Amino acid sequence: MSTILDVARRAKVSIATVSRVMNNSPHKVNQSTRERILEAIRELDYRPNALAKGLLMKKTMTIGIIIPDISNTYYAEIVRGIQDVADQSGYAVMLQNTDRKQERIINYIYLLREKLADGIIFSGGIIHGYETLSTLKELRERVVVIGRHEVDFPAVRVDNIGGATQATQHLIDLGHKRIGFIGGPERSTTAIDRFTGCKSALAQNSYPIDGSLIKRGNLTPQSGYLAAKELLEQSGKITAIFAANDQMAFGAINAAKELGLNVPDDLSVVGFDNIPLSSYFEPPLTTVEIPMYDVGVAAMRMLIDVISKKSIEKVKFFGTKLLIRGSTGKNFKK
Amino acid sequence: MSTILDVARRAKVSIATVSRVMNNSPHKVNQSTRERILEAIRELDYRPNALAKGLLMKKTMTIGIIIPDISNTYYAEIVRGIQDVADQSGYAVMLQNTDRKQERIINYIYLLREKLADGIIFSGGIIHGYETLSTLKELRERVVVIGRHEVDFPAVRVDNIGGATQATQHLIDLGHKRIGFIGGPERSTTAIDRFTGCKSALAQNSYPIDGSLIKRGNLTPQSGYLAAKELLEQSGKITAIFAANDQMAFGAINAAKELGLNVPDDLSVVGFDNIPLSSYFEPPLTTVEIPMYDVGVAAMRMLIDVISKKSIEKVKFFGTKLLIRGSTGKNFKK
DNA sequence: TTCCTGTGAGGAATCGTTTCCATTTATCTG
DNA sequence: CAGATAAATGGAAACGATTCCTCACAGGAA
Repeated sequence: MSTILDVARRAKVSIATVSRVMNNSPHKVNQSTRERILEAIRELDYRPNALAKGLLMKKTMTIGIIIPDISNTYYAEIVRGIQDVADQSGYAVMLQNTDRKQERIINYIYLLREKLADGIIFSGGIIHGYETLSTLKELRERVVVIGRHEVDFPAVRVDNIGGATQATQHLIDLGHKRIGFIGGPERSTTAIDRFTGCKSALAQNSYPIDGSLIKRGNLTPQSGYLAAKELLEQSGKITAIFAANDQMAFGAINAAKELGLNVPDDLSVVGFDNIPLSSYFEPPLTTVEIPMYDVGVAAMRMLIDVISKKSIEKVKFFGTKLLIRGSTGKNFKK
Repeated sequence: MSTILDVARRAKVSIATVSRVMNNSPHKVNQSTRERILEAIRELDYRPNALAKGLLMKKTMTIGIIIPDISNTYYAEIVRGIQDVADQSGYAVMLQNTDRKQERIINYIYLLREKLADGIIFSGGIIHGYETLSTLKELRERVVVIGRHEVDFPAVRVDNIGGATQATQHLIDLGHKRIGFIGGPERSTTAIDRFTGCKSALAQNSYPIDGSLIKRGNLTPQSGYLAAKELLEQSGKITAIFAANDQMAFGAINAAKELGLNVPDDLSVVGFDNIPLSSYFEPPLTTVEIPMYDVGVAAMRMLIDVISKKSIEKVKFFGTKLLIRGSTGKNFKK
């Protein structure tokens, strides 16, 4: 790997002049000198060392995204939105997958704090514990979070509560009396909000909140399958299930089929997220759509503002939309 | 952010001594001095600047993964495998999503070349064009590729040809005479290999290779749907489809349903990859399983060897396994 | 007392950049 | 022709770490 010194020697100038050409600085450089330098750069395939530059400038033009689960397609569109904006603005993007492991979250935050990144977009909803929190606080000037968190940072939020309320109301409107709920991880604020929205709709319609109708999964199809099986096998038949994400909804539908139930005739199922495969399922899944791409775009725009210390809106809020497809239907029982 | 100098001043020692404590070097440091320094480090929440360290040491303990499409769950397990090994070995992982854009691929390779990463795992199968290639060649000492490429680098490969042969043979064994094939992007070596495997099985059984039975998609369900529609609507009915990945297979199944065909009674469909949702589909998808997690583990292990210049095996090969589920059945027609 | 050895600590070079300031040379003005 | 101004370039500091080399000092041996 050649350095700026190699280029300078080959072009018979000082490194200062090479640097001026590289960054086409306002400083004047003689046209012929410039060409000689450009020639040398080309010949050596010179690229400035980002570490040296970053060390001096305290800016790496790199931002980090921390996501909890790379296999959840839910996050894919967020990343796309972020990346498209980042590309336009000259930022490179590092993606860190935590698998929801606290230890990894901390590691990555430190990694990014140690100046490898100018800013961080933190998604996933779980921030807690002393260490994570204090570190992030110090980073106030270069973090944007997606979702609701303990910390009050610039944030992009999604109306999970409203979406869940709508989804539940949809089931109620269809005449379902006993509705099962499959929630997500205990400490995920997203999952908590979806549960809150569900309860809120039930309350508004004077439905009782029955603990036996509430199960928890870890967002995988498998966990949805298991939770639905429990719900469906216990006494007091239910006719509808609202799952906190699409994957679990798919699992739930499978459990129903296995028990000989028809979806939607015997059991209505609603998911959340509208992942790309949702409409390809049998039956196509009724779910709540989130504008994930836009969320990503907004988060990155906000981060750029934060980094450049522009005045910013502290919170950007996105609504959701209920997509009614084939997995829900009227309750004919009783 | 405090620096090593801040720590040195607070502990009233030189930066050299602080550094010795930080890296617990073999050099002797008096116990009381050490404690004074540790105390200062704690109080200031000092963390060494990774850029400065990297600049000097020419090692960042960071590796990059370049993947073509973050929304393809196919890659999720690879990343998991890589990350688990990396974590154990003290490496941090940066994930770069290219969306198959040549420009991004080049950018990321440069980014990583500029020393932000000690090594790169390149997956996705498309490497071509002068610029990409020459850059990578220079990086020979710190790149491992996943899949087959133009360049001869240390590689982890998957038997796509064999898997595709098996899948096609399975359809032939079921008595299908006219088998449609939905391939992937033109320049993806993975997609090419799967096509090769398909053709090979056809040839072995003396089946003609009919251009009208071959369509191409871009790996999304939507593209599989469109391709299948074309296949099914043209004259000369087919009774089976082999799609180059699961997502397209899902799309194909949808197209069949829409045309009033039953899967598997009227049409058998085989996918490739066995993504997590495959078994939850209706009908559960017959597909080819790839040990993606193991591929990731192998790639990272190989990269560590490459970086440390250990002698390494140049290629590690993984087999595939046909999983027969509900989407394929005997051909009863004719 | 003198010399030697070992322990513990500090000084300074180094990595590859950017940029401030100084310097050289040429050109212009009066 | 002297002095001022402008254009083009170079020198050197700085960023924050690691590590080689040097040095001070205490204690033991002769």
